[in-house]
Amino acid sequence: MSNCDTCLVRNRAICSALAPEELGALAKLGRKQMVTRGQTLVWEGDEALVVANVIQGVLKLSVSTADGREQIVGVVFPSDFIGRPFGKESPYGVTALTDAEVCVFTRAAFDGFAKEHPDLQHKLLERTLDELDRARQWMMLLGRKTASERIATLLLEISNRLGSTSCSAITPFLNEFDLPMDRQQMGDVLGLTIETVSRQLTKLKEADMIALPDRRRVVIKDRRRLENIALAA
Amino acid sequence: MSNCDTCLVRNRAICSALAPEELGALAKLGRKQMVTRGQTLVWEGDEALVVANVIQGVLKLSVSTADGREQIVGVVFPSDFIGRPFGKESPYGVTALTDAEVCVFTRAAFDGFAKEHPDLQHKLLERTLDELDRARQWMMLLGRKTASERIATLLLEISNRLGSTSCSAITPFLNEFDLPMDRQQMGDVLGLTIETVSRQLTKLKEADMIALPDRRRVVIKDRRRLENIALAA
DNA sequence: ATAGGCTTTTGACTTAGGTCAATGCCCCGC
DNA sequence: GCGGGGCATTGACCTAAGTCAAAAGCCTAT
Repeated sequence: MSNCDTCLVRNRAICSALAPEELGALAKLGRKQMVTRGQTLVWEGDEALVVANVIQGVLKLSVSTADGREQIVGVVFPSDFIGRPFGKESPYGVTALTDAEVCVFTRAAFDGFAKEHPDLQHKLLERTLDELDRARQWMMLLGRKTASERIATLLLEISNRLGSTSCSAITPFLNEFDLPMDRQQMGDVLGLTIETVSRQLTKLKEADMIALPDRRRVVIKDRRRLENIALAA
Repeated sequence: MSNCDTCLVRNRAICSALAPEELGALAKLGRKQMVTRGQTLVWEGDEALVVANVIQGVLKLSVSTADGREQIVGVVFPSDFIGRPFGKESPYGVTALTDAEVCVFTRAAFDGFAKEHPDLQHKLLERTLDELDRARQWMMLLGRKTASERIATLLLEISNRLGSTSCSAITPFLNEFDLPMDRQQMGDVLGLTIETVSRQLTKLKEADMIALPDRRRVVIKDRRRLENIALAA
């Protein structure tokens, strides 16, 4: 891999915990890899042999039942960490929602390196705690929110995550963006069917809170009102 | 606090990462505290001033909407860790489901101690990763499982968690136990109403998979069949 | 033992969201 | 421009779970 100096997520990924010379050592263990949309990096239930940092693109973490129902249990953006360090099979699959670039490490190599670098582990702990908080917020959504509340929440969440990712903007969110997923995948994140997703989007559009210039694009026209719905107040 | 030697969870809590003299230092920072059923230890949205280990009893982590809907986003058992170290307000409240005993630290003191003890942080990281996996499994339940699948999953989960907690048994689960929560709280964990919980329990009873000798007690009579339902196969 | 206040169960009815089936739309190659 | 394959939307209908209300168990205090 080597060239962390030009890495797009150099300052935001967990690597930012490391001093230059440590970074060099870590870099020797990893390699950059392209992943195309739909490609699966880790299968649900497989022993988790790799961990990775996301450099570009968006990936999903998903769980399926034996009879084929799917739930997306996490969506990872650039600078996020992927994988299950320290043993265990991966309880979820990791699949690219868009073409993506990741910085991959074998788990064995990463675990060993992490054990010697408390700062890295600390960073990883903070990230994992944040991820846990996010997962719990999502549990509230899945357990108690209505379809329209769920859709509003998702649109705002994506707007925020893409916003803090994009280097350009000063704003911490984007009012116009491309969805990194299709309707089916939105349903899989929200615990809804594709039809319900579509109907709710139409309703938000008719209420003039959003515009949908094409399949993927979303324009948030009235953030205030959308937030009000999302908060389930 | 001082007496870790006689602590019921000495070998399972994160403290087990520490050597005796380090444990002594940590002990000076903490104190044992009794919590009675229904008592709230941390309020949702408050700055999280304390963290704790659970010694005895069961507590819930819960999130509420402005209009009063509640979702329980975690249930903690003896030896589990409570709280949000390293900054941030607590995104959920912590309330005792049963009378409980916890070993409390101020966050400031704990954070400081943890920074100097990588082994402790490592243990905490492993635990947080496990907790995250559990949360994600629960997201699948909330997003995609039917009412009966949810109930079956909850009963088995409690059976397992109580089993690995009880020092007595060789088995990793219990076939007979007292629920650490009432029907409303079961609903709040499962994203269901109290009436649906009650009806589904009656159905499992009528199908002879469980018996319900009294409000709190559950006897698992046919684990195999219950597991089959829980897996959503 | 008895009354009163709980929680839980059961029943009757409603509804949000799911299912199934058309239809529309967009993009791409020809 | 034309046709075909995917997505996405819309419509009509169905059902699992929610709501509202009543009855049944239970504990506790008297």
